[in-house]
Amino acid sequence: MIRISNTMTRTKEEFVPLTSGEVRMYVCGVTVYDYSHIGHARSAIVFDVIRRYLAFKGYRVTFVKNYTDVDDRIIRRANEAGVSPREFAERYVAAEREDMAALGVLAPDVDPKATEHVSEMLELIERLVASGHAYPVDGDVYFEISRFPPYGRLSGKNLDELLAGARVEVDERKRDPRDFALWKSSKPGEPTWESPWGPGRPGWHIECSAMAMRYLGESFDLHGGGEDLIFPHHECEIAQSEACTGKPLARYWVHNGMVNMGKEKMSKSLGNTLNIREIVKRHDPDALRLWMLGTHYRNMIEWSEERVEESARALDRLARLLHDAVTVRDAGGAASLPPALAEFRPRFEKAMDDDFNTPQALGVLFDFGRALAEARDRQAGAPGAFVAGVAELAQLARVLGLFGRGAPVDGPGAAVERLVTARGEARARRDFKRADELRDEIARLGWLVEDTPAGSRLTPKGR
RNA sequence: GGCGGCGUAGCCAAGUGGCUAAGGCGGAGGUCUGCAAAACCUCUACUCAGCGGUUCGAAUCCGCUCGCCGCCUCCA
Repeated sequence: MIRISNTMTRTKEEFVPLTSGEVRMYVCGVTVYDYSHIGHARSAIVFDVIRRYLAFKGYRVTFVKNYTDVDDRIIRRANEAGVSPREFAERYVAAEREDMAALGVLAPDVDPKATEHVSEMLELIERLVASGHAYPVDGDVYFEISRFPPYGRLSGKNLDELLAGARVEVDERKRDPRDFALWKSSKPGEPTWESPWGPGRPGWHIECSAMAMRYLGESFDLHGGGEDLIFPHHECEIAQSEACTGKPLARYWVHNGMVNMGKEKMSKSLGNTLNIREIVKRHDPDALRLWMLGTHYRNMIEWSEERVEESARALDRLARLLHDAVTVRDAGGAASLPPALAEFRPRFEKAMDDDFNTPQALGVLFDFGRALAEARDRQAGAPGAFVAGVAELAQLARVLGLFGRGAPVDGPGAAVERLVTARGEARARRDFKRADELRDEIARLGWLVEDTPAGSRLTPKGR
């Protein structure tokens, strides 16, 4: 049984999908006006892991993540760059896909763009106007908060306080300062769609309602995003959607914690972001992932190069096991998992079942790794047992998205093998100077030679 | 001001009523080794921000104090 922290109820609840054996999930994606940063990476990795785990547990998962490709900042930056907003947004959609792939994040089943779903949005807005939940003013359309009493439930805000807090740009045309835009009349030079209220473009919140319902239905299982989206974005999404359908939009609202730079939240508006493409130049994406999954997804995490480097060292221990297994397997060993190594999978699942507790799950993986290394070094039992154990470990690690690109399996090649043999001969005649030279040469070819009681071992360097 | 979260070893981080307080990094010692590297073994929090309280029993529940962060405005 999987338990999930639900922002809506502020409790950990048993996960029961609407349709048995099937999970439909929607995650808010990025606004494409710049490169994605580490904060986006965290959200992507968190929901990637949730998705993988649900699939691992046997659910048929449909995963939808949108692109917001129409927005004030896109328009402004596109104008500055002298390209059309459409072309500008397209550029960053492509960049985002590259970044996600580099991080080992699985592509969504559907990744809809707002601009391609304007007709669905207009349909929703028309229904809301017809039902009296929204009202047009001078080509704009606003959602009337007071017509939807549950407004504020997700974020735990009460409406009076929101009123007191509505301090910026009180628009006199709105019936209530808390009302939010569903449709905005467009200014000259902006992307425009025809609507019953004149030419305009959609407000931010409506796109998610439209796309989520289009691909997942009026009610689905899990809605995710960064915790900074709880208010107002998800609150507004709920209001629009549920005012329309009378049904709960999502059963479980899941939010990931922020990535901080120092003590401050990383955010585009604060200008303290670190782009994914810069980071993957310096760090193994798996090390980055391991670092992130070392903190529970709901907690804040503070960016640190040092922590990621530490994670890379930890990752190395596991990676080495995988590599050794390839060597042993090639030496002819394969067997079923010995009972002594069967305890780890249930422990892993127990951790993950409890609100996707990846730090605890990783602890299990490292325990598993230690048990395997011990088995390898003792050379106890059939080598096949070690190989089977590593295969099991790798399978569990892959649920977290680790080692997705596979362990380094390319062989060292004949040239390197010859050097290793030569070095062995040099060592045998105690010509250590020559042996060390050969080791350096092998290192230049990308391989690390290590001498063990069982002979010299090769490991690819700098994975 | 309102709402929410956090404070656990040198650092990172699980654990949220009762076995020895996970795991990672770092550090110390050991085994192995021509050296090195890796690996493995052992050790590294008598204690969970502080103070009270509830309880047979609390890091875990309650209250207060201190410190930090997020949301309330575009934001993953």
